[in-house]
Amino acid sequence: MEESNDLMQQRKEKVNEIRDAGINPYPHQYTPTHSTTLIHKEFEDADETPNEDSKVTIAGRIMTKRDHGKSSFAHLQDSGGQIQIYIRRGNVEQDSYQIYRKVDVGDIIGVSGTVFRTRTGELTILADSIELLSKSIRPLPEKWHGLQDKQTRYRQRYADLIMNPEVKDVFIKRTKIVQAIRDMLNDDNFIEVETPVLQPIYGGASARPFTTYHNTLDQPLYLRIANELYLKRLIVGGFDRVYEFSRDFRNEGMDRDHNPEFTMLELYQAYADYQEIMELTENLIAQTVEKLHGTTKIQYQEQELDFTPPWNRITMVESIKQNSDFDPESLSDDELYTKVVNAGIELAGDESKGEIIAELFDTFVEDKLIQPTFIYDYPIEVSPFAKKKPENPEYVERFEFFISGMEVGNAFSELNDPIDQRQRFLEQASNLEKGDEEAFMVDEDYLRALEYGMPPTGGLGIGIDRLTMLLTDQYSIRDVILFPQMRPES
RNA sequence: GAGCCGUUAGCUCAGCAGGUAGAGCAUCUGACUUUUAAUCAGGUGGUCACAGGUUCGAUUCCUGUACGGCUCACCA
Repeated sequence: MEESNDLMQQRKEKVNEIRDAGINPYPHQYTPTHSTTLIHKEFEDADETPNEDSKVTIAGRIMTKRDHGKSSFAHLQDSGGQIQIYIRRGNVEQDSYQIYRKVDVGDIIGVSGTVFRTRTGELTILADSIELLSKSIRPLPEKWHGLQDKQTRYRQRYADLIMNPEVKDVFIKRTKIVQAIRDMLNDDNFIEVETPVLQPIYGGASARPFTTYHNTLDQPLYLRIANELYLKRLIVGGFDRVYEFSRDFRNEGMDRDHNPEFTMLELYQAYADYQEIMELTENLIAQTVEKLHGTTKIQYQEQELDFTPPWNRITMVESIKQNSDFDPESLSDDELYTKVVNAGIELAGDESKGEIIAELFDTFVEDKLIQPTFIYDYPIEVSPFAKKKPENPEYVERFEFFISGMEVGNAFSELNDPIDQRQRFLEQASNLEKGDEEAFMVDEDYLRALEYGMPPTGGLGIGIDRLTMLLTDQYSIRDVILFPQMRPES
């Protein structure tokens, strides 16, 4: 139902009055010569005397209004900032003066005039003509406290962006982060590709998918949980370096660092192993931080993070030994299981040794990894697409990196042995049958691709939302996603 | 999924040990031709989230529901 109140009613009546006066409250076009940013730059040295050389035309939203009888001041906001305008009866065209008397805070107007500096030193446009460009009928939040309510800010991001310039700044930085990464990869001969979002078989990660249905094909489809297997098909096809900024979907809980849809950069480089990918990762991210901040040391919440390469590197097992009194490798499977249960960690009972090791890592290590750290060499059971370590087949060549206690990326030397990969798929399929909702199905077409032969390849995934949180000092993933997932308003 | 907290005017917030509400800003009327949280005078504006219960009487106490926040769990 349409929401209304007295304030909106008043404004709707004003729209009618404006129309009755022969003015279109929603005209089609306007041509500004300047933005607020350009004016501040170009007229930095302006003095208190307006002159004809400083004529500008600008468009924006009225954010404040201070009327003084026959003169008035207002602030106009455009995408780059604000500038004050000064309307003075006797100085502005008669029609424009009448229009100005009808406009409200929130309206979008065009102003032509000359730039000068008021005696309090503020750069200001002395208006000589004004046009109404769009009449606002819904009042903006208050000028002083602005819009605070988080629910409203997330649901009505447009209002949040109008009222809170620092929010806009976060999203501009997000774009710059993506652009910096894209530029570096392009310069490094990576090719950006697009792969299916709707997939007949989901895979490439452990997660519950969203399911949908294609009517004409008469078949279920899944929204991708990862694009990994498609990018590796392209490596088979002869693209030696590919990447994609992939919107992925996982049907799981939401919290400070999980949103049901999120953005992951995945890249694959033929002939590289995970050691080379580690170097690529720390350089890619350190350079992104440098481009954004001019330094590789930044503040995140209460912590100073140092992205300067090389980052800490430690194996998963060693990190557990350092942070707990567990030494998984010195114990038999049964001894380890008993010790873990005695330590009060809940297990279902059917975990493999590798799964227990991953559990120990989560419990004792993950949230202690504040500075950028590579954790490498993972148990094979939790890594179905990574290549075994030559000297120890219980572990694979895989790393993840953690910053501020958060997992930000995942990488491995990609498994390219089709026989081994089939075996790993079969284990997943069997876990799926046992009720593991995050296991996945055998992807025969992917196996067929591997059977043609995939070069040795290193692959990497980076959580772009989480990286953005770190580089923009935001506590919640909802503050780096323009429209975070919310329950419907009642 | 669990615990705690929140929801009062367009916005930001008070308040009520139970007697159907108040401020600032915004808005409306008037005054004011360099203000910047402009100022001054006067006015309008509320299903106190929703539904039950207790009570002579509930915005206030109790229960439930919805939505949100934080923490934990789940989740790579």
